[in-house]
Amino acid sequence: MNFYEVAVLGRKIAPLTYTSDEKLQEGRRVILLLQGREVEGVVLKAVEKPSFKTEPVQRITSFVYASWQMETARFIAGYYRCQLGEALALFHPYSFLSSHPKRSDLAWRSTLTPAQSEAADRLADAGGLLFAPTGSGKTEVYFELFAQTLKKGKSAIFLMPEISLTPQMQKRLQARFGDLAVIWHSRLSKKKREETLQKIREGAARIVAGPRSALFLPLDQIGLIVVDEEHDDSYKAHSRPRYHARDVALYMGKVLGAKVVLGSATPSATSYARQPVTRIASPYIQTQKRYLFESGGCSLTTDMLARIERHVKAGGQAMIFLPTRANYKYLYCEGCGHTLTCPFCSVGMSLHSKKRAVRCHYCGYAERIPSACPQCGQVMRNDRMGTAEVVALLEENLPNVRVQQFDKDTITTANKLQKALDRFAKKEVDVLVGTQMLAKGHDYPDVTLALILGLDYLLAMPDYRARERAMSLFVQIAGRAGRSREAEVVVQTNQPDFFRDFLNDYEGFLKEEIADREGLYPPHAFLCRLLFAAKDFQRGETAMRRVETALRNLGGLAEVVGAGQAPIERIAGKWRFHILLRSASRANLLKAVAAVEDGRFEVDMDPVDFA
DNA sequence: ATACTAATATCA
DNA sequence: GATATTAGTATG
Repeated sequence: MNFYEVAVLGRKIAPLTYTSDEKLQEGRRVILLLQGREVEGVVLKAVEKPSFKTEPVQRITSFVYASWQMETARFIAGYYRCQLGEALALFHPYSFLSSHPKRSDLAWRSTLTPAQSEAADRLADAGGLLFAPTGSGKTEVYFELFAQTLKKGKSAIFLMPEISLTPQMQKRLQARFGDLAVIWHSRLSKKKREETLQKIREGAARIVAGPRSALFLPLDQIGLIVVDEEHDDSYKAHSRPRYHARDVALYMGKVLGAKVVLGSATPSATSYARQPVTRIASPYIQTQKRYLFESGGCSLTTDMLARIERHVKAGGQAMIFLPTRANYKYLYCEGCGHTLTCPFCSVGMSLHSKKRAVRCHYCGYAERIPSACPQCGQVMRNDRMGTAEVVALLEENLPNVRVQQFDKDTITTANKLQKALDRFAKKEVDVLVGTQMLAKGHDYPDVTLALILGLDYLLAMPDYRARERAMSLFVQIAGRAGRSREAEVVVQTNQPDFFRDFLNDYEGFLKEEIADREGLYPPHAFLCRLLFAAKDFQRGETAMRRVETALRNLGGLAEVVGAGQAPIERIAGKWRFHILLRSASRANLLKAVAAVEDGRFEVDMDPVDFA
């Protein structure tokens, strides 16, 4: 009889010991009986007969996790603090039953500018950061790298942020690489999903494009990982395991001996500081772009309305960005000052006029719009305009202008994204009004006006990356305008100098930003956030204080930057507390966390979200 | 994670 | 006092 330590897939439990008549290799997927139910497990290693009683493995499957997957899962479990079974559940294993790669000997022609060609050569050799402005042909460079990878008989992973599963990129990939390129994402239908996995396992698909889950597929001979828009926060998983796909890609590159290329027009300070940088300058003389700075919070002025009308009449299109969804973020009473808040969360209820409801954006709780202040009966007022309100204002004031809302509320499926972008491309829509979503890689030549509203709300976020995020967004949205025609960019901010200083110098911004963070924040230091949540306020706080004390008694492994209530004090009826930890040494930070970890709080390594 | 058990709050 | 809800614990 053989004894094996087995990780239970997707469960927050330590590996368990099972028996088997057959000899089992590391990585073999098996079916187990746990508390009388069938669960999936992955064999870790053979062990001596233990003192406790053991159950036999129920069944042995034809699936196996490759050593690179086991090693990467071990890294994720260790660094992002989860059980190995939870990390392994991210991966799709290889199958014994699939046949082996067939070679195809097509030729993939790229036509590159000298600058692109030089960049491709450098990146093919050393990997690293491709720092290239919008319009400089980053995608061409990626495609050249893919072609080189295929020619070597290897395969490639092409990561993009969630929303940028743009139909455009899919078309371009398939035009160039045909059936060798496939799209992968979690919302594929079950049938399509099986079909795609099959193609990957057979080696018929050798370029896989998709969001962070595309990292974990059973590709053969991975030689290259491209992380497009590497600065994008959607690479950070927001639920357990809270891994950062860009950083996991870098780790995988080492394990696999594969090149990792990170690309962005507005790279993260961290990547800029840590990666070898390859720059491409703007290829042509930039089209003339005029910047207008306006003071104010987040509002649509008559001047802005007139400007939109003028541009549309002249055959141009416009994009309007603002950082708020719904019609308004807050409803408050002018009489008594009461703000309508969610009964379960410490956040305002957003006003959704069309749905005739106020809704909490954290837990989803909704109510009918109150006709009067629930405290004193006086009339309620609105604050912090959102996308839906801008759409309503445009429809009211500029009835001839065709408007499309572009945010999480309206773009709920890949299909709707496709349709919205198609209509804009065909010029059946004149104006897109959206949130962060707008910033992500949609290229249209006729956008001659970009309005960036409420930028100061982003700057004011309690987050060390607030400036970086605001600046990146500013550059990305401004970059959508003037791709082939003269354009105007209107920016609403009370800190125009901050943005003006770096209008055409993102690298200058990064240098200053990195210098400002010296000794405090990444890339100079590593951060970890411990998050506590409890129905009972006192219990939550006590748990947090106990861990805080333990950390302070650890003696200098990591600095407690702060400990207290989270900025959003309550979500879904639970009181939230957090501790922010800092260390110049990644290893020491991990040691500190491991020393106090007790499963009662969430660990968020390299956090991007501080709410 | 999830099933199960102990502890505690809720209610006629 | 019985039952519903919540917190705590072990899983092989």
